[in-house]
Parts: sequence; structure tokens; C-alpha cells
Amino acid sequence: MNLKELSEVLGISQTTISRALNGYPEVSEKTRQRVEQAARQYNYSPNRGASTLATGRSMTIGHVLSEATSHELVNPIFGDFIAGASEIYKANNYDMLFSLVKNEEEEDVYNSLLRRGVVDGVVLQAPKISDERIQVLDKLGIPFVVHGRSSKSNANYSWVDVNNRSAFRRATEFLLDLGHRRIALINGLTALDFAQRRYLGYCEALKSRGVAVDSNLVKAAEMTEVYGYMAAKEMLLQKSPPTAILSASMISAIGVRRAVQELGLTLGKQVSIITHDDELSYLNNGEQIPIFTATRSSVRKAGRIAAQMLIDKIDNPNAPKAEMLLEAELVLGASTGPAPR
Amino acid sequence: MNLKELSEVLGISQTTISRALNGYPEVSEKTRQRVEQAARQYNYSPNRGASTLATGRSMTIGHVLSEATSHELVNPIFGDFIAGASEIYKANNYDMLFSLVKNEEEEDVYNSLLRRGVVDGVVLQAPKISDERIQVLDKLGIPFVVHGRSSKSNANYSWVDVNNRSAFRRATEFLLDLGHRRIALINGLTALDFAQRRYLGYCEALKSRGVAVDSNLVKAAEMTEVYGYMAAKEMLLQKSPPTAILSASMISAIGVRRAVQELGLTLGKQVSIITHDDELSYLNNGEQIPIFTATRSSVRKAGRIAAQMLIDKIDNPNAPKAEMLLEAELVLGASTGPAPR
DNA sequence: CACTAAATTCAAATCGCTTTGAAAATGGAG
DNA sequence: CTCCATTTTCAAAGCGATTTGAATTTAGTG
Repeated sequence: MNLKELSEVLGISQTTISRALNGYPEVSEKTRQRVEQAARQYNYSPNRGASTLATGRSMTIGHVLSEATSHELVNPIFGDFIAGASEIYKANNYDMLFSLVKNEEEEDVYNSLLRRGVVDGVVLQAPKISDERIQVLDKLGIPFVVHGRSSKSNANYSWVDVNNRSAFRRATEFLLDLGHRRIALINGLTALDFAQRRYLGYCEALKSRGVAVDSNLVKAAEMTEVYGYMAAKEMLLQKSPPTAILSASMISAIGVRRAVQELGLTLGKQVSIITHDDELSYLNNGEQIPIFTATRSSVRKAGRIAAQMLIDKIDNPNAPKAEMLLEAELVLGASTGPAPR
Repeated sequence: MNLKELSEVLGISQTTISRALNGYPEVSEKTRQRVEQAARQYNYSPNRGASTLATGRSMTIGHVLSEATSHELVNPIFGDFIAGASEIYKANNYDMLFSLVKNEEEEDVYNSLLRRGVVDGVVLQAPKISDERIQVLDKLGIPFVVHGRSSKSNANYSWVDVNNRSAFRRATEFLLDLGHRRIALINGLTALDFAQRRYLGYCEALKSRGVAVDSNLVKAAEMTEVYGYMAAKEMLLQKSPPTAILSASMISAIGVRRAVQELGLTLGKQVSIITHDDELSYLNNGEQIPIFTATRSSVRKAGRIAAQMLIDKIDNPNAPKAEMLLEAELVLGASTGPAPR
């Protein structure tokens, strides 16, 4: 059933029906009732392509994943982020669209996504320290919001981010307070902005206590379980191993734990661990007592905030850029203890 | 730049341009070159809404998540599945669209998604033993493919699935061969079809050896880490605890391991574990030697297959239903050993 | 060179909606 | 009962592509 047919059935013009359904005031309450009832009865709902064409709005938000970050799709953190975002999209009648993109195509894709009227706005994830995508989006004038920031980008953009630097500074300080001096950092990919900030926070804390940063104690890669395991194992087998380890995600922390246990060491005794905890639905940090001492910040919540920011921006393109810095909690769990003497 | 403008710039009719770009034969190679060059130069690409309207094809595949399964979004297994699917979508110029849906709306949504021309087909995930969605989709005549099956549905539909029953039968038999008699099953949600099949395979193996199924050794819930931990801990603290545990996913297996270790037991000695391993990118089952003995089947591959099936179906609606049953490998890892005497 | 067949190109209709500007209906005042 | 101001409804013009059927070119043949 399309608009024309419905209009014939009802004996009411297409104009009036469209108005009735879209809540315009210039239609009497009586006919609105009638139209709505009939729309339900005949199972009518407007064709998306047609209304996109007519209004220029697609009611769709794009999440573009470049090849370089396409593994993001399989990162459980990503799942929770978009779960949060989609709650908001749903409440506002937006759909969520994913595009995978080859790196070279990146600009083209944003370009064409908007030009082709496929999406009304875009969420950018996993920004690099210097991320050309931000420039591109800015230049194109597409409404967009970044999850995270891009330190070396001087474009003016809206973002939501966790205060990664202060979180990792505090975590490091906490370990220093416990007497640890050899503290390792098992970080995310160095190109990614959040990893850089965590590294900075870590360095700041060490330096403020006069502890030198030892490059043998710093690793960076995609935050898988196996990576956490390998990195921890390697470092723990060094001549002077760390007594504490900072991990960038629950998943690699699980790998770190595996390494620690395999070596016959005990968490919170010979080795302490603090991990960042994104509050992943399937990988909760224990129940009452957290498994790991952790810097905690809900990535799902970040998804909700980003989505709302973007919708606001679409509705009101001239509003000033929005910024939201979320502070992570430092929660005490069972994985930390005083440095072994 | 739209078609009309491009046509004016080139002094060629819109028809010819459209044909040139869409690879129709009735246009000379010379003009095709010219058109393609100009399209690139002026950064033209066709408006999606307009072509959807004209062709009736949206070049978009929908993944609908009902509220009941909306946690699927945060399930890491889901991430790998759609990563596989999206590889295929990309290669075929499809986009991927997600809709979250309230349960009551489910039928409406499928209905309207297709009717409104938003998507050309739908992938159904996490089907229940008896899943009305399949009936609905079938009735509506939307091209769709199911990841998994729905035992009690008599509709005729295309699907990709792992042979869960034989996988869990084999795993159970393997444990029986090792002398285990008290074998626990930490399963996924009972309403889900795959969990049911795994349970059946487990029961079959036990019965064929004359071992009774003990309901104290069977649990079912969403496959989180905490669930694996809680379930394992509770069972291991029973008066007559299991000596082996089957886990439905890597994630809950990690929880099981945590429980085992917390109780001072050793994996592969006092307690053996076999888990199903979906080959998740971020949660690989170790490197050379698998952490866990496992029934292994790549969910990413399943995603690729499902996507290809659906595209074939869209291209050729009258083709017979496709079915693909993937056999899981049983890979030997470090988590199993002979039953303690 | 004229004539027909094949290869190219084009003008116009169509997809289904929104929205503008005009027309019709309603109601209140004089 | 008119007349004018409001309400309410409508016909028609887009939106930007694809595609049909006709018109124009080009090529081949006698």
C-alpha cells in the first residue's frame, strides 16, 4: 500500500494524509484520526527512498570503518559502544548503517555517503593521534561526532572521550603508592589517540616520583587476549621483571592473568594488575568484588552520549561544538597489593 | 553534482550517462570513457534515495535485533559474525543496516523495513527453538537467511549453522573416553536453538554410554564471563562435583577457568574443560597449543557464508533454499586430561 | 550514392513521497 | 444573508535517479 492507494481508499488527498501522519497542524483532529486509523489498518508506512528524496533526510546515521580500523568491528568494546548509540538512535527513529571502506577510498566514502543522501551524519571511532578523517569530514561539512579525540588535529569537532590521561596517571600513582617501581604498560596501538594519552598519564606519574620510564616495560598492540598474554609473559621473564602491570583493556588483562598464573605467580602478590574496564556486557569485571583493580568508564554510556550529540548536531547544525570528557573511576579489586620486597 | 548537472556539463543526455555508469552495452566505449572520467572529476555519484526509488533496490542488508536478543549486539560473537558478513557486503556494494526493535513491533518492523524499501533482505540471528520471526519473514516474502536454525519451525528457509549436536556429542564422548563420568554442561540460553542442539548432543553421548543426565550438572544462561564463573563455582562446590565441564563459549570458559583456579584446582588435572570456540578475533584460543580443548568453528566464516547466501537469494529469488551445515573441529588443548581417580 | 540494418543517443514517463501555493469549506461579525 | 478571515483540503511541482520507446547516427550492401 502506498500513499496514492491510501489516498484513493480514503478519498482524501495525498497532501492531507502526509500532513496528518507527519503531525502538521493544518489538518483537523477528526481527519487525522481517520487517517491514522486507516494507515494502521492497511499497513501503510511511507517509502524510505521516496521521503529521503523529498526531504533530503535519510534518518540514518553512518558508522564508517576504514580497513585500518575494520578490526574495530570485532573488538568487543565496539559492540558495547554501538549498543549504547543504537538505544538513542532507536528512540529518535534513526537507523544505523555500517560501511567498510578501503583506506584509499576513505575521503570518497564520506563524500559519497553524504552526497548520495545515505546518511545524515557520521560517528567516527578509534581516531588516530593524527587523523585525516576529521579534516575530511570537517571540510565536507557533514555532521559528525568523534568517539575519542585526535591530539594533532586542529580541526574544531565535537567529541566524547574518557579522560585517559588522568585515569592512567592515577592508576600509576596508586601502584607507586603501593611501593611498585617497575611498572609495565601493556597499551593499545600506538597510532591510536587514546593509547597515546594513557601513555602520557603513565609517564607523568612515574616522572613526578622520579621513576624513569623503561622502554622494556612498555608494549603496544591491538588489545587481544593473546597479546596480553604474550606481552606479560615476555616482560615477566626479563632479568628484572615488573612487579605491576597496567593493561589497556579487560581482554588483554585476561591474557595477562593467564601469563601470571602460568608462571606460578599470584595476582596481587608477586604481580599486581590494573586494567582499564569499559564495563563490557559480556566481560564484566567480576561481581561484588572486582577481579581487577581498574580504571572504569562505561563505553556504552559513551555510545549514548555520542549518538545524542550527533542527533542534536543534525537538528541544529549551527550549534557550537560539543565536548564531553568522562572521568574514569578507580575501583579497587583483588589484583593489586603492595610491591613484593 | 547531480545527474542533471552532469548531463548539462557534458552535453550528453541523462539516459546515456546513467547507462554508461551502470555498464549497459548500448553505449559506445568512447562516451563511456568520457562519462566516467567526468563523473570522477566532478565527484558525481548517484543519489541513493533516487535510485532506490527508481530501481526498487536499496542495496542495503538489514540485521534486525529484537529487544529479546538486543544484547546480541554486545556479544563478541556477534561482532565476528558481522565482520564476516560485511566483507561480502562490501565486495558486492551492499551496506549493512541495524535496527533495534521492541518485541511487539517485530512483525511490523520487518514489514515496514521491506515495504519502505529500506533493505533488500534480512539476516536473522540467534534464532530461538521456536521462532515466530521466521514465519513472519517467510509470510512477507522478504529474502532472508538465518544464522542457525529453528527446530520447531516448519517454514522452509535458508540457513547456515554449525553442527552443534555432533560437536557436543563428540566433545562429550571424548571426555567419557578419558574416564570422566560427571560431566557438566554450561550452556547458552535454553530458548536459543543452538543451546538446545548442544544439549541434545551432550545427552546422546552420555546415554550411549549408560551415564544418566544429572540436572545438577546442567546450567543455561547468557554466555558471559561472570556466568561461566558462577556456574562453575557452584557446581564444583557441590557434594559430588563434576570432573569435566563443557562450556558454550570462550568467554564463559574464561569464567570457568577463573573459578577452577580460585578453588585451587588445576585445569586438565582435577577438572577438564572443553569449550566451543568461535575463533573470535580478540579472544583467540591461545597460539600454538590451544588453551582449551575445543569444538572449533569460525563464526566469521559463517558470517561470510550467510551474507553470500542472502545476496544470491536477492539476485535470484526463485532459487531453492540454501542450507549449509558446518562441521566443527575438535582440537586438543591443554585443558583436558584423564579423569582423576 | 541510395537504402536498410545495427548501433547510439535522447526525451519523457515513472518511482512515492513532501511541500508550495491556490481553492474550498467553515465560522463569526456586521 | 453577505462578507471576510480562518481552517481545512487539494492539485501540481519538485526531489534525482532508471528505463521505455522513439529518434538519430553510423555502417554495410548492392
